[in-house]
Amino acid sequence: MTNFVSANRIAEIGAVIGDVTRATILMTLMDGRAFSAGELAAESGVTPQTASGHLAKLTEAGLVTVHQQGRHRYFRLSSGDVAELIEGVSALIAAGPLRYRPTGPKDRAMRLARTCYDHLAGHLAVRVAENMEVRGFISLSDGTAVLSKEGRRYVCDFGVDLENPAYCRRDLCRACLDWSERRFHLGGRLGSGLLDRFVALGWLRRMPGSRALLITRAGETGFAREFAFRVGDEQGDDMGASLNTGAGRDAFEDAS
Amino acid sequence: MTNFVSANRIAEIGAVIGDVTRATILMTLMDGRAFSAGELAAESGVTPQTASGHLAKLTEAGLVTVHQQGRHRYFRLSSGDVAELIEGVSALIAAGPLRYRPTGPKDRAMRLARTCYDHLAGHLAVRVAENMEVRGFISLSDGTAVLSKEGRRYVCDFGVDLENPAYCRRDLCRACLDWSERRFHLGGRLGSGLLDRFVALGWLRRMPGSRALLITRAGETGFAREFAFRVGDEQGDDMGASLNTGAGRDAFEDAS
DNA sequence: ACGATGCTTCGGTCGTGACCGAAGCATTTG
DNA sequence: CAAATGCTTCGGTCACGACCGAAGCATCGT
Repeated sequence: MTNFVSANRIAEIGAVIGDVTRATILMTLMDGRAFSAGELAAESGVTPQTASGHLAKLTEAGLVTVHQQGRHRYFRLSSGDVAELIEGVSALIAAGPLRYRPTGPKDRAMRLARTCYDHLAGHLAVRVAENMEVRGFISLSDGTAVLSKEGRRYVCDFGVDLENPAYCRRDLCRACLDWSERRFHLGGRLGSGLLDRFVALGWLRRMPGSRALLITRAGETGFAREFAFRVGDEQGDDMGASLNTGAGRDAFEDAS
Repeated sequence: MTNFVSANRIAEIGAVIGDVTRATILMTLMDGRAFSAGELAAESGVTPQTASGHLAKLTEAGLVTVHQQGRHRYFRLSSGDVAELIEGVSALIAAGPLRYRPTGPKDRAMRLARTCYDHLAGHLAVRVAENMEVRGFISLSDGTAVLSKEGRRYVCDFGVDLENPAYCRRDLCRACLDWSERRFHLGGRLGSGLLDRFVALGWLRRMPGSRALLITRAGETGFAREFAFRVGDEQGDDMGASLNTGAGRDAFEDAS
């Protein structure tokens, strides 16, 4: 009725997400890369016409933006906000009222390390952020992370180019809540640059058809040396999961 | 395909939100109170049968929980996560790609102070949290806010009962991103208790049919004295809005 | 210029789901 | 025990939207 953002608009966004094909497209785009219409059609198992219609709706709703290149049209999520929204829905499902919570090997991989839009997420991301905070490189306060002078130098030495024009106009360093961990990790220009660097160093490898990231042998030693992170040292993993369960079921014993 | 939380589940949640009547119901429940099925039917302008069907779907999806009392059935959001999700959708719309962004008087009231599930949100909430952090009562770090010893004493003296069993099993103090401000404010047991206390003191009054909160005369002096907050002192309000615009439109000039 | 490729628009089919009237169960009240 | 109230289930109508085949438009390659 007299609501700020009208229920109509909320429902519009919901309806756009609420189709399996469109949701599949969004999930595919969740790793931040751009895909052509044809690729997205194949990936979601529909004909090009159908995908085209869906992509038009996604674009119309502002969830996705187009980038024409020759006779191809590349689609990507239009902002990190969209990715965060989808992760928010995932959080509801993962923390959700029981019902099947996935725990297979692929799911463990996702919890361990995955892309979130253009940066790193999951257990590894949280640990890296923690380590950088302990060393005084960043400080997470009041929602926006701040990169210290020493942090800037460290990151530069590490090989991240913070001045890359492709990242311009982005917040340098953005704290981003991780649904599988409920802790903060790094987004923004810094998070994006770090992910690129990790991939360039061969520490992480993208898994085809998934947002999960593989930690290579080089990565194992690299993360251990630079960020004191050892694979298998995942006491935080299960803890995070059970913590979710607790937080999802809030208290509803009223004094009624 | 090989995604963690399957696109099917994402779409399920989306479809549940993606109906105007259900979205209206959710918006009504956004202030954290429970409403009977009949009330929700009237509020959303459908017959009781129809509303009943919608409420069954919302419950089935885990967004809403029921609380039977005599021949009435009261519905409420099943967790703060759900409220945060809806606020996330609002954030997309408010920061969105242009299209009509509301700026009327009611909207200003919403930006200034509103309920978010069971706690306070908006400009006022952010300012209160900031003030409490400056005074060393809380520290927002790494996503979870921590209440200091002095903070606990202060809050108790202020009249908030943190031991109230109705709040048990909730995180004491939860940092919660505000979509209209993009800063953190207080949720959890503390945020909930503070809101109750503000209302009890007559500083805030719920507006019928809206999530907006009215700051009373008593509130004006009270917030000024206790939290150094003056109404009209809203340089952060417009700033927050324009900041949203900037953050929503991220950089997509690729080196392509 | 010609055909091939990538994507979109058009037209028509089909399934899903929102809605209400009527009837059915509970619970409370007289 | 009846009548009233609050909500749900059932049955049937209707509209919206997802899907594909066919055709239409661009762009690229030769």
